[in-house]
Amino acid sequence: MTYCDIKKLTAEKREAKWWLEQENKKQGDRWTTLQHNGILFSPEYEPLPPNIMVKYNKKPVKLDSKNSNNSLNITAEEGAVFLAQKMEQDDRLAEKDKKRKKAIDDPVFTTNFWNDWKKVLGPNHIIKDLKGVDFSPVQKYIVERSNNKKSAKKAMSKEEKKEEKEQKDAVKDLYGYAVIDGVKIPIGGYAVQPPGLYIGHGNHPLRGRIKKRIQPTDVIINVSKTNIPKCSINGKPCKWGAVVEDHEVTWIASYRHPLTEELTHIFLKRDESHFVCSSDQEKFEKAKKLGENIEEIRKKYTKDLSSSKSETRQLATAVYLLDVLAIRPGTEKNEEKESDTLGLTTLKCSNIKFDIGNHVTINFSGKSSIEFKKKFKVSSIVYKNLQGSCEEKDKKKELFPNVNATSLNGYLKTLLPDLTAKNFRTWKASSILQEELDENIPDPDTPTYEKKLMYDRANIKVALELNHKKLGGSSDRVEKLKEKISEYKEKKKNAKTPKQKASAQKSIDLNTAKLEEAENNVATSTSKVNYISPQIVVAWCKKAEMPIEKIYNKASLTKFIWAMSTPSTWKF
DNA sequence: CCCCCGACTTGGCGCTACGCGA
DNA sequence: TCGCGTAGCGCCAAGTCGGGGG
Repeated sequence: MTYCDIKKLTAEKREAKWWLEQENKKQGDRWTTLQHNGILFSPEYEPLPPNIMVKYNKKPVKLDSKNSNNSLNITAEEGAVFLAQKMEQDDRLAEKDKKRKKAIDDPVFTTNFWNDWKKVLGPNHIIKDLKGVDFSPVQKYIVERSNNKKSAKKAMSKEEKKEEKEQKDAVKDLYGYAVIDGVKIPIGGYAVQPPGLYIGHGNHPLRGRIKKRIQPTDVIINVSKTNIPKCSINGKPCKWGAVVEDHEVTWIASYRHPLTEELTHIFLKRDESHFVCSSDQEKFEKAKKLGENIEEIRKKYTKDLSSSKSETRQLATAVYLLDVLAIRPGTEKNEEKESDTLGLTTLKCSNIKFDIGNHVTINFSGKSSIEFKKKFKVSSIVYKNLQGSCEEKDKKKELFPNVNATSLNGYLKTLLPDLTAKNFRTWKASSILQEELDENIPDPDTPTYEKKLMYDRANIKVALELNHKKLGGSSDRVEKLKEKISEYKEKKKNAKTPKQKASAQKSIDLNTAKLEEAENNVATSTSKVNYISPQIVVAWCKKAEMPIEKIYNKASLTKFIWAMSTPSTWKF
């Protein structure tokens, strides 16, 4: 039973132990008792067969496959396997997308890799540079190994499959759950990150570096101290780095990311955690409140657009853009350790172009290096303010020099209590969906797939607004879909029965929607899961007599269980 | 007061299990 | 029943934002 289920229990069932625990909780505490069995460490390295070797200057070299006693806790051979795996993945993906860049051709990637691998090889190793190393025997071997594994799995008997599943389930039973205030809740990803290469998004400065193997001593466990889990690594006992009992946080374990040194946490599974459920609920309530107050907020910042104080003017102009574009706020970044991506408060003058008729074009590389580009019209006062910031031809100059994430959020709080910049994205997404669905309330006896299409189209609009894009090339997919559509159109023409005709039409409709998504390179899942209030969807489904399971998968149905009783008349 | 960092949400990608059409 | 395409899931990176410490 999850928290969300418990919330649904009626008042007379409140004698449950869980409720007692909740009432006895101190202010700020997230839990009273927390039990779990610790976390799972990466398995030891499995050496390659003795005859599998890299070549250095055309001569085979057997790399050490046993000694991992170095700063990265990996063997020399393991490092070679990491790169060979990456090369294999690149080769495979390059077949689909010819333009795709390979890591091995990227000097930053290879230099980063070499500098780390050198540490593992040691100072007196025969291998003196990466250029002379031929990884292809290792690459070839790992492909064979993976193919063998696949066919072995196919050939497995029913009993063997069952046994394998039981073994997996046993590990999951041990590590996959935490018991919080007496309620069993799944843990999301209970294994520490295995050692490997750091890839990153876009042109990350650390790409190609080796992430070391995490050891038990690197890990902090958060748990009720009366029930400290045993530390075990590959069947051997070990010692946790530390054990804490912090009632104010929801994580089970934490450790430093081996390269960025950021804390990495092991949390509860997001779809089933009651902490996530209730913060989600709050998030959408806040977004709704923003919508209810938007006119008043607009009035306030419009007045500030012509403030005599430059800082206030900048803040108001930034909020105007936030209101129109719903872009991310943008936080300061460390250029040596992070990609140089931007957000609203970190935009430079080089990211804006002034066109005639109060039109501006904003163009920048956002989260995960995804391009944002939009041309739109602004009010003349906003146009003047933006131009004012960029009068001098210095392109490196910031668009809002006196605004940062903190001051922006500070200003937003003067417009509406608790308002933050990212609330605008949630509000915009949800209100667009509400509007779209309001215009598309199907007759209950419309075919289900048509109702689904109405939802999907609205969802695509939201994803476009939030700039949720797929990075990979989609031209292949677009062509295929176009072909398919004309095929079905032909079929429809030649249909003999009305049933055949309807079935062809259905395929046309479905593939047209897919085409729309592919042509725009748009990804809908993020907005569906994080930005669109499920209450809107539930209300619409009830009105349209549309089964909600056609829209949400099992995980989302669990995460949004709190919204399922929303009445059909509900409005965002 | 400011900036750094802890905790949590958001986000795209690749793999795989599964469902559907031929 | 078989092969194929894709939804969904897990992985891990990359954001936001407030609070704590200097």
